[in-house]
Amino acid sequence: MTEAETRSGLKATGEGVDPLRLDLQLCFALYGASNRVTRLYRPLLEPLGLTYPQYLVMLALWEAAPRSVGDLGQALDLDSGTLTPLLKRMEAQGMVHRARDPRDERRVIVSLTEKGAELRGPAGAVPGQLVCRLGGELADLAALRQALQDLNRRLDQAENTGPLP
Amino acid sequence: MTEAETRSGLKATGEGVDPLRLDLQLCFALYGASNRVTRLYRPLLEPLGLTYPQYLVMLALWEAAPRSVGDLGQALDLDSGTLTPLLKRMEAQGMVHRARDPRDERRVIVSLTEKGAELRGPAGAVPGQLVCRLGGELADLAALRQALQDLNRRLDQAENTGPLP
DNA sequence: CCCAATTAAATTGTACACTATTTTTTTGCT
DNA sequence: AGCAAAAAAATAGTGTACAATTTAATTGGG
Repeated sequence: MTEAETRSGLKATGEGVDPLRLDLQLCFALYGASNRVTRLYRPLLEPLGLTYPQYLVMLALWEAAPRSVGDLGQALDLDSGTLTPLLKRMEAQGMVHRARDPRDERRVIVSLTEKGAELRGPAGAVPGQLVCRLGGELADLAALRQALQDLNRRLDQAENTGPLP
Repeated sequence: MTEAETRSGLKATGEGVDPLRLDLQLCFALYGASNRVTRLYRPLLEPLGLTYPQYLVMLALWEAAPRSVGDLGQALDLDSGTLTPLLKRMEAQGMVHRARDPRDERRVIVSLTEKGAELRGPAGAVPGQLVCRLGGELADLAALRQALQDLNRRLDQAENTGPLP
């Protein structure tokens, strides 16, 4: 019997653990971790003029630019309803440029401005600063990342499988 | 040398792995997992008339109610700026009731309505439905949850430690 | 007892996320 | 060629998150 089961006393009575307990929900641990990490990044990104989702867009663009809105959406798992206004704000800040693809006028190509490209230098220090504040073993963090990437693969499958019975 | 290092070719040249690679970011894996899980819950919670954050509020209230807005905020790691409008919407849906504490008029006490309390029955099936769609070993999911809870504890410390050098 | 400091929610304003719909362009098929 | 279907962004509308400020109530020291 686990500590949680001892506290709830449910297993002892044969009813099993309450499936709705907040501290047993993987989803809640994920939700809280994501919110906390975003909060922790905020003060590090503010000097760069980026929000956390904007920082992710920049990571994607520093790896490959120019690229289309749809391509960015696939890389970041975000749709145009999220990306379009976000990219407009980034364009207003002078980080990126947006233009229709002359080869296919449906597409919008996002490219880095000089300012956006130059931001890569100072941004290189951000991951280190975060790990420094977080502490702990690098190997543990890498293992957790791997486990989450595996989960993401399964979540993508579940999303496309649709409702079973 | 890892596969990623082979692809980037950076370690071979003595520069180390690019710290800004999107697929090496723990934060991005977390962000994506949280978004995906919320999307997966949506169709399961819609028949109950709940959004995902509202479902978390209900989990907290089914464990202990009535309780104050601040107490809910501590349990869920959310502030009044998020909770106040969310609770107002839930009150409009007839799920909860809000009232000033007569003992301390600064506080607002949130309690379950009959409708809200009765929702616990059908909600009991939700975690099982989700795990069913997700597949995989229960023990693996529990281990991941534990790792995330450990991370959350470290993130809470980092948040309160403030900026080191 | 009184008032400055503290505490608890609410409010204000900005920025995501996502569903559903719309607009524009391109493809494919006949 | 001509047009229906598909594809890609943009738009519209709802619901979070959060920092910063405001409002109202309580506390504690002098």
